[in-house]
Amino acid sequence: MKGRGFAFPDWAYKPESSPGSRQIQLWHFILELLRKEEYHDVIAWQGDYGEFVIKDPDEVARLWGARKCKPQMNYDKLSRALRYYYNKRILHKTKGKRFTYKFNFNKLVLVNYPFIDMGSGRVPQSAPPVPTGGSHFRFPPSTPSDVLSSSEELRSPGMFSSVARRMARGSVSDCSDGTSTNSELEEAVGADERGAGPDRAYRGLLPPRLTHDSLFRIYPNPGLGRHGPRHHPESLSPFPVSPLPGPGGLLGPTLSPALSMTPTPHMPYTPSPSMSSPMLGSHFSFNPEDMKHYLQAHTQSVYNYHLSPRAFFHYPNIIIPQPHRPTLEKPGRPPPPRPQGGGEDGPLHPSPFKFKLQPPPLGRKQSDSGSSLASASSSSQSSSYLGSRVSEMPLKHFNIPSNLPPLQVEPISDIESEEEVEVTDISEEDDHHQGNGSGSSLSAPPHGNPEDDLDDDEEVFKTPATPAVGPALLLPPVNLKSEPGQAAPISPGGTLCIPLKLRFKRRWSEDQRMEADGEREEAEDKKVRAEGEERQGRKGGAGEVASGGGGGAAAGVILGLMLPPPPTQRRASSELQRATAQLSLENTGC
DNA sequence: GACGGAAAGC
DNA sequence: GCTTTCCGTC
Repeated sequence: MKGRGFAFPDWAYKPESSPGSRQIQLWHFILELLRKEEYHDVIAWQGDYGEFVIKDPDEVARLWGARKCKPQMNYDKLSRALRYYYNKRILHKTKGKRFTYKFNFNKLVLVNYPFIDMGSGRVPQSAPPVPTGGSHFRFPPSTPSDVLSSSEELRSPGMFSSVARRMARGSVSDCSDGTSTNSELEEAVGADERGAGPDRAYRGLLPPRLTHDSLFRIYPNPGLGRHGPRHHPESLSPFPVSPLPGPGGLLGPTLSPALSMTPTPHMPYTPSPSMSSPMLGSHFSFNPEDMKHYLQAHTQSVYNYHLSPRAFFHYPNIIIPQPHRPTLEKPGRPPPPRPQGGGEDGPLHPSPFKFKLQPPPLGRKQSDSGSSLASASSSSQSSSYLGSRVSEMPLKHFNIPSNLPPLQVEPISDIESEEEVEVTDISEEDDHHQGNGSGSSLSAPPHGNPEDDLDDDEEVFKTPATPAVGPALLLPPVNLKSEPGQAAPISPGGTLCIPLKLRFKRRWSEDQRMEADGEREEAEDKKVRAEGEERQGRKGGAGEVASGGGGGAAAGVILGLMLPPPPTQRRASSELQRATAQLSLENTGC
């Protein structure tokens, strides 16, 4: 079983992660071509946000065929393969434009680049966004040796030699060993990064660590670094940083088009550590302050973009606020244990969070027969997928520095898991959402490209509805023990004295009790608060800061970071603490 | 050209 | 599982 994955869906890892296989996937190949200047007469970004046009279908097909050692390849076949991506939400067709497709980067972006303000408008395709201001979130400096990798050299347009070009063009083809005709990127990964081990695949996909060079690429500054001037905004994709994991990017240091947008005002754009953490292992650590910034923004993204709180799997010590779920919104509710990716691959490295792709869009036939079924099955599919993995997360493998302030994951109930709006749930269904008025008041402004089918832009970049309630993100001063789901993997000695099932059962019973208590307390709280607000109201004060209602949810989240938890949550926290302490005792006793 | 079903290959 | 190949349909 695949026990790893963070943020990116499976397919994002495939090209090099398939053990023993160096097969490249077509979408990846397309990206490869797209990011090479040499092929801009063959295939190039066009329009905006991941849209590209195949200028020379035959040539692209030929290249693809060469790469796959399929000399019979033609555009018809290639396009068939591309069409299979529709269902996977990797690609979709730009309607009305011949040979024009569009990558669905939005899902990747939302999870990995939570700082992006999806509603801030468009950025010219060829203009890699330069993050405004400095990064509050810095990756630790890397060793100088990491700064210049062979892959970097090879990826460089300027360094793309004629030989490489010939290879890439297919004039040099070696299909005998399965290597690609233009596999310079793969080869550039370097043998040392293909070492054995459970994380091998990631090593092939991700840079050993974010380097200065990486940073310079992310924040282009011609005056900095050896490679700054090498960047050709016109020749590179609209992505300054790859939304996809790559050794410096298999796809190069490119950013999703959706990322080419203004960072949120309160959170300067920074690359998500999630991208690099899987392979960073013990080499990677966060500055606590930076981590906090990151978590804040990540949390915000959950609200802003309806991200699944599971996107926080990597950061188990943070409380994820529970948006507008009144009946379940009980502080201290334990989530089921989260899959951490260790899985059978071994827990040597923190594993990336994996989320499932959206369900395939309805085909022509399906859409004829109605969409309700599809969306129903989609949610259950997603939730069951995640739910089944929930108990596999060894939290101890998180690489959270010990000096971080103790945070805690806000529990998510099983029920909630079932109902969860998945990370990837931003697509066709959104049309309905918009229709039924649940769309957000924060939704992105319409994008300017008149040729774009509206569906696309709306589908990809629309800001999901803002939760009605934005409870504070808590940074409790106490390091609460994890709830069963989480406690299990980190129980003392790492052994589970109580079968997981039983633990859940117990936990459930406790939860029921706590919930009942909590409801009583909440009622009391409300009463008290009502009285308080009444008093405030009489004084003319505005005391709604942390309640985060309506469109202010995101702000509420951020504010919540700096505010103490509301009384109910504090109380629930202590309840939780007691309960978990008890549970802990139960576990240690056997 | 675009779509997608079906079957087969790897 | 991801194409590749073929093909009928729009």
